[in-house]
Amino acid sequence: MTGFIPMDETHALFETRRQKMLALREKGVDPYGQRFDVTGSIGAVRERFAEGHCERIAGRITAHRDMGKSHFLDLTDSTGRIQIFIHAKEVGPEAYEIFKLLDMGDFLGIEGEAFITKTGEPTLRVKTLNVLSKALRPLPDKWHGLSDVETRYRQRYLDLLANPESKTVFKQRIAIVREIRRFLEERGFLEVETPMMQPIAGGAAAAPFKTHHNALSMDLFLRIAPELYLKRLLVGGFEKVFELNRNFRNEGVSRRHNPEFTMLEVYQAYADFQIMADMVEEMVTTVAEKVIGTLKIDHKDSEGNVLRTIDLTRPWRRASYRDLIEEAVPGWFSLTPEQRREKCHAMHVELSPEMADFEVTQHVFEKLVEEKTFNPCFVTHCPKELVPLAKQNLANPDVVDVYELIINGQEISPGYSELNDPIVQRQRLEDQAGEEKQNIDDDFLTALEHGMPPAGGVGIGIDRLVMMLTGAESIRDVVLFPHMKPRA
RNA sequence: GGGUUGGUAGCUCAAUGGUAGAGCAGCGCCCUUUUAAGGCGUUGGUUGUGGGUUCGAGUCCCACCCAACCCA
Repeated sequence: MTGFIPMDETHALFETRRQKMLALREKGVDPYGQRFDVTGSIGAVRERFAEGHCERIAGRITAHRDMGKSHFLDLTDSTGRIQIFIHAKEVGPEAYEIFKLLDMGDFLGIEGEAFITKTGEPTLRVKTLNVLSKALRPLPDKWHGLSDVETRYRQRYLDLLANPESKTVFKQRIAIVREIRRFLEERGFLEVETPMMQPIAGGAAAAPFKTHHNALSMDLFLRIAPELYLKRLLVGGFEKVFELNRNFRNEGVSRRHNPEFTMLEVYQAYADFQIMADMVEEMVTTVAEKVIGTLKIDHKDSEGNVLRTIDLTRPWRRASYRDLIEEAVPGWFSLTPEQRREKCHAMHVELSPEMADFEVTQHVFEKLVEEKTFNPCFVTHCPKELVPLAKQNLANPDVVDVYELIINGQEISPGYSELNDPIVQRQRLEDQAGEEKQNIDDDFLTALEHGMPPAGGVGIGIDRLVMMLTGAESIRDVVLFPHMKPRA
């Protein structure tokens, strides 16, 4: 079912709980309580469990086993679950009346004495109980959980409560981001913050979101990349900088695209794309080992069968764009543009008629190389038309000194020897802009004209990196609150 | 944008065109050591929305909404 239209407030399940909430108030109990000082987290209490000790814990009621006058409940917090035992005679009639107004999902703080039940379960015998929060809506089924993907995305909090593996992925994402920051900071990179609202959305080719600044009476764009500002910092004397934050692109959503996504960009003065490739290789393997604990990442289907295992073991393959295409389609570069179109037809690679020849080649690359490359591969020396912000190769001016890192059939990270010639840069941006000259960031070009050191730069799409490392098949499984159309 | 599949109770799922059901949750009762506790009973539905075909539609047809997957 859709699961999203929430039950309305007259629904019996809601009304029953609301009445209990009101009954608590009538007894002088605030159903939305205050600070509750615990002696430890539930995990810690379990860890040091000793019969006879008194503990104060807080958490959600996640199970209730009713034995008549005695009750066993599970209390759960972020560190674990513990059983508590409530007996009518031991807590007294007043507390027992309050207890009867509780439901699964309510937050409870209790003080109790540790003991072990017959069945060997560490348990706290409740002495006093405090209502911390009354849940007016039921939580997902304790046994079947929450499987409806639409509800999992729209009401992520329910997914996090019901599906521990979902929570694990997000904790891994957090750890990945943390380890990336640590890795860069240990190497002397400074994390900077540059504008998310830009007068001209530069640094990539993508449709921007538009907004408006009232006081300044000007349109602004949410950034599609931080690149042009980070390069201004290279001009300004910052030599090793990075930014790890959100970009916005006003394009479709798909398994691999969310309109806002997290990007890492790193720039290092006096370096080149090869140095940056080395760094990315070291960074990703370091993060994988620390967070995932292995360099062999299993990707599974919905039934849990391993579809493929991505092997991150170093050294990663490096091969030129040209060589990889020749590998996939021998003789490709000796064909005429017409022959290439025919070849595509024969190979069932669909083309649109308006594609330029370099785009036909790029399409072949995407279909026959990128989508079939699962273990890491640095694709180097791409055609210059594809990359307007990188240095041309000294030996072959038709290609640029860049890599494109492919893992899991997706672009994970581009790396450049950054173009620092302001005259060439202006020309390349003008060629790319075509008629739309107003999209050229003159302030950036002015900055370049003051001198930018040669530099290596990389971008890493964090969402796709997390997908690759956690085995997620959809970006929505690694973004806490993915964009969805409103239900109503 | 196109194609395919799906949307039934709070959750997880059933239901040849012929009375909309089960388990869990809820509610009531029994039970003082349970572990998805158990037993007995019971409430709960505009079957995504709107039309149509039919004696009769959850089921067939059309349009729309939302989602997943594939394609562009």
